[in-house]
Amino acid sequence: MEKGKNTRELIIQKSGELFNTRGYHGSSMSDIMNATGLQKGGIYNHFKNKDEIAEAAFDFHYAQVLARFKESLANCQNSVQKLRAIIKVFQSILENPIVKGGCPIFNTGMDATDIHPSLQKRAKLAINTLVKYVEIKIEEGRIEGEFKTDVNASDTALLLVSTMEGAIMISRVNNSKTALTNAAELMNNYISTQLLK
Amino acid sequence: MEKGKNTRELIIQKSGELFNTRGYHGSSMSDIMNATGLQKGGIYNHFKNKDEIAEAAFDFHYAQVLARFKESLANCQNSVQKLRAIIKVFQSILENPIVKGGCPIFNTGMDATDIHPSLQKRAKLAINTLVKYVEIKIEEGRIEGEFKTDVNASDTALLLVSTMEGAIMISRVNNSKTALTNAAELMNNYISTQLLK
DNA sequence: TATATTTGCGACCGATTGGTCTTAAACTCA
DNA sequence: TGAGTTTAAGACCAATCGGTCGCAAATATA
Repeated sequence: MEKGKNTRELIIQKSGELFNTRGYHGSSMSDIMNATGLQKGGIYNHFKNKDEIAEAAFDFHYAQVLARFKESLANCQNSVQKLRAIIKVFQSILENPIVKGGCPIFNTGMDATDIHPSLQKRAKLAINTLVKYVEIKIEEGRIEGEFKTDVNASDTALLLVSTMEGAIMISRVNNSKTALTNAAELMNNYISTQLLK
Repeated sequence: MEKGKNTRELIIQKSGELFNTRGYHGSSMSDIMNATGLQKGGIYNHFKNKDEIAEAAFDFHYAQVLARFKESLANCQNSVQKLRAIIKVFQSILENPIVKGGCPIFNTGMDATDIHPSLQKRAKLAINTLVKYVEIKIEEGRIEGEFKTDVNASDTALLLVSTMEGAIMISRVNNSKTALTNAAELMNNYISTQLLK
């Protein structure tokens, strides 16, 4: 009962790395076999097919992304600190990866759209949850008088997430963090000049 | 000599649609056969392998993206107009697609990274060209006294491209233009309040 | 330690993958 | 219109795809 759980987690982690870097169709079962050191039977003993593996891997890494946001915001005293912490988490996705290959939420969104409905559905939900999460932090700061009263929380959340995720993409393709670093600095500046009273 | 050129273009266009929506590994030769109505021989008469098709398709649609930017900026009188036109082009990528599935440059970047070196190289070059293109327009406006003197052209260009491409991604996964529309409005606002004197 | 259960191996399967090659049809040009 | 060339068809190929299953080894329970 215990060993099985461990192998299941191994499969989820290793395959998650593959899916995040190479995409669903770019990751074959034999790739997963190599990455885990298991044979077919060992893998299919835990999952009924490849789709189930991909879904479990997404769920697992999505939870970790959310957890990192929550952890990072736990010690913040106010909304400015929270927003700056959010930006730092986006940066950490490349600097201290949860899983190789960038943000698993957005990667899955791009990869699964038009080829894998159930994964796309999950990614869509995850993206909107993330934007909403940021939106709430901004709205809190506004209501509590920390941010300007005319700040539009939902628009600003979208701006922040779009920009940071766009920058993660550019950084990944360029294999260089500068785009992401610049975007983080810009968004921090935006907070200072546009949001704060 | 003429017929061959036409079929070649047909293959490029139809396969480009597939690659842009389903990715490189998600698009099989039989998919391309179906999309074009051709058999194997008809396709391999024009390309030596699948990679060559994907490369030609990327080059073709990348050129079209660049062309759309140049066309749209041709009638602009000043730098503000040019930047607003650039934003409109990003919007048009979903509203009046060059090719189904969003921006072929960024899609290829995401799709090809870690699985297809030659495509990744092309996408990387294209992204940086695009950012540089925007940067030059901003720098022009700054030098000619239209924008504030302390505007950082390269940072701002990156912000604009990251944000718009991030928003395109979100809009595509959500199958709704609102993210993109909001991002466009925000960036237009940014121009008014942050860039203009 | 004996028994029951879980776990994982690996041979095997049909379908599909990207790609080749021969041949006939379609087109070009004189 | 006839000769020469380009174009496309489609049978064929080895390799790989995702997936199944019987069986032995490892593990958990008593």
